[in-house]
Amino acid sequence: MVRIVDVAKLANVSTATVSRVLSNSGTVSKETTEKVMEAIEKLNYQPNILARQLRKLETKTILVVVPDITNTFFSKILRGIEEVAAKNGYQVLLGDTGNNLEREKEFLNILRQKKADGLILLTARIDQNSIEEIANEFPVVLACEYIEGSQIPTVSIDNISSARKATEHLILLGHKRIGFISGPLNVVLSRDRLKGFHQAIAQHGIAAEPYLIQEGDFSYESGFNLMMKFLALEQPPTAVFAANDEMAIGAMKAIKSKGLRVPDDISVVGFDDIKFASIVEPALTTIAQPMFDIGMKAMELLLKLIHKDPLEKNQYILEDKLIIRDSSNEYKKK
Amino acid sequence: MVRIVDVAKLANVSTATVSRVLSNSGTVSKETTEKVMEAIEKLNYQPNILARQLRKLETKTILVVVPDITNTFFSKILRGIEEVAAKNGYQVLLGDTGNNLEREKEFLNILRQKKADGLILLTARIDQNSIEEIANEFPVVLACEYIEGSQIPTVSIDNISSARKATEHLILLGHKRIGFISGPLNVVLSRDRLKGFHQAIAQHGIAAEPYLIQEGDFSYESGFNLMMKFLALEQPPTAVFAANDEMAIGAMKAIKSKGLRVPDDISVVGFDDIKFASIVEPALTTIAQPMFDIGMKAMELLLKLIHKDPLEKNQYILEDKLIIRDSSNEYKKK
DNA sequence: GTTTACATTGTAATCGATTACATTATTTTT
DNA sequence: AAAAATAATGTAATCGATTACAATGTAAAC
Repeated sequence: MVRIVDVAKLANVSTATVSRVLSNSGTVSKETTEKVMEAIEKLNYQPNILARQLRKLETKTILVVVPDITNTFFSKILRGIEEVAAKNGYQVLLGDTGNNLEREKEFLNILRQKKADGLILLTARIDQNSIEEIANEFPVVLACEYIEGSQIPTVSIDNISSARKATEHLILLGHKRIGFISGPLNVVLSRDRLKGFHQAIAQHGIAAEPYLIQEGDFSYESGFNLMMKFLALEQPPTAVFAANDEMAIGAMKAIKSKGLRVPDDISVVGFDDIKFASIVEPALTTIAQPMFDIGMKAMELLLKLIHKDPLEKNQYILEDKLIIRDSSNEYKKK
Repeated sequence: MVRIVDVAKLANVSTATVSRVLSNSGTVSKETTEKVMEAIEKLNYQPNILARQLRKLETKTILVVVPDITNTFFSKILRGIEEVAAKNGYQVLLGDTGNNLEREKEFLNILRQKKADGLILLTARIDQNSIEEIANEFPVVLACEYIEGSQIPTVSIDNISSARKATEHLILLGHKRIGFISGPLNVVLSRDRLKGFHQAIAQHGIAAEPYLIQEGDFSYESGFNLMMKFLALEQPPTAVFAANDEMAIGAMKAIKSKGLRVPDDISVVGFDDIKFASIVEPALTTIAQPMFDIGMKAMELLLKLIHKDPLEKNQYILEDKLIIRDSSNEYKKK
């Protein structure tokens, strides 16, 4: 392990001068700089980052807490985060909770122990107090989820208007009996999507039948099972809006397993536009979220927090988009 | 920021005693331990990990270099890695290369600068010298890919026999004209899957027609495009084996877009058993890799390397499995 | 030539936790 | 009671890079 003191000896200068050369301080003569650079190259010197981190009290590392790394929705956001992080000399510590609340809480200690300079939360399922507390002390950005009434910088889409838009799409296709498969209702974005659904049907004078609203857990399996439940009704819905694509794909599978056709018998709309939304058959109508952009924006905001630059605002709402594919079609009276 | 010196003052002991209490050294009296724990709790003390890392020259962090975090094959392996890491008090630094060789090389500096204690490579596409060099100096484990002739600890499946098995499955279904869509041939596992394909057809006295072997890039799009190419032949293959599921799904899409049926007109077999393999229609026949187990094993090996424990061997070949679903069927003469 | 201003470099402290070795306290053995 | 052994705790060095302030060198102004 070559240390800075070895370089200084070879170059016949002090360690401070070597450090100044490395940091381009602008206070070292050209001649001395060249001498030092030669020594660095000759010894193949790499600074010990641990020492630098302690001296500067800065790690150039950020923590990203993710509920499920195998869900491509989150991994695409992570890709956006990584892009901006790498451009700014930062590394990303992965905090994959596997939807485990205890693990989520433990990850917060990484900040308290100074092992990361900031945090991006892609999940905010632990109690609000814990999050607000950590955000009061450390740079924290929320992506996708948000906390009501909080000042924590947040990047997301407007889940209410998105869900309203998706539901209106079905209503404009003539559907009057629309089922909604929500995400877990302890998650604020699930509640927003439900709210958007309610708004749309209320605006069009459609009654909200409680049995046409079921709570899923964002998984393919819950979509399948809840669609089976809808199909067991005397009058199944003629269209279904699911709060994410995996559940929508599960719903389509259930419909087809009953010998019914999508969209001819039942239209289906999802949310997120994951990769397989366009591959499944029929291709899924869905709300597209700009995942990569969400990740990038979140990292940009976090860098500002870390550097104590002022933020123009706390809430960044990016544009979503209704992508109409083959899974939704006009209601046909039978 | 509460420091250890503050705790020591409050507890009226030295900082060494506080440190011993924290590390359960077994050399502190019960009475003193309690006094110290009270002070720690009262001050809500959290050790500064940066100082500990420098003193101990250890980060309890490992780097995982991944070619594409949005591919669920890799994110599942990462899940297995994270599981074992967390259990052993380690954190995972994400090295997502986005298939960029330059970025892959840059990530290796993280080891040289001591920012991580070891490395798991899920991609070995940069030159062999760089990898061997880093593995000579630092704990490195390869997962999925391997380097011919190298002693670097490796976890994977036997890609040759897996591919032979998949190809034999099609042969036993009566197919004589089998197309193969390989991965990028600069990647050793792609060459192995090609080798397995060759072995199977040779063993059954089937000629290897060059135009029935095409090189893809593991993406859905390349699967689609190369299947279109096969379909443009005077005599298209009656079955296709693709070197991963995404390409197989693309191939199925191409077949269907031409008004042909899977498997009635053309059988398709994939590789990996990603989540959507069982969801697409028809459900894909594929080789299942134990991704989670690969990740876990890789991390277990890396921990042994880090702790300088002896390894029983360098090569760990885990079991794969042929999963027969609906995309492959008997050849029907026309 | 002397003084002042600026550029360049060096010295030693700093960061906060850990631990080798020394010192002190307590227990056991003779 | 004294000596030996063991337990418990403290002091100060260590880890390796950075940087505040001091010291030295050089150029410009008088």
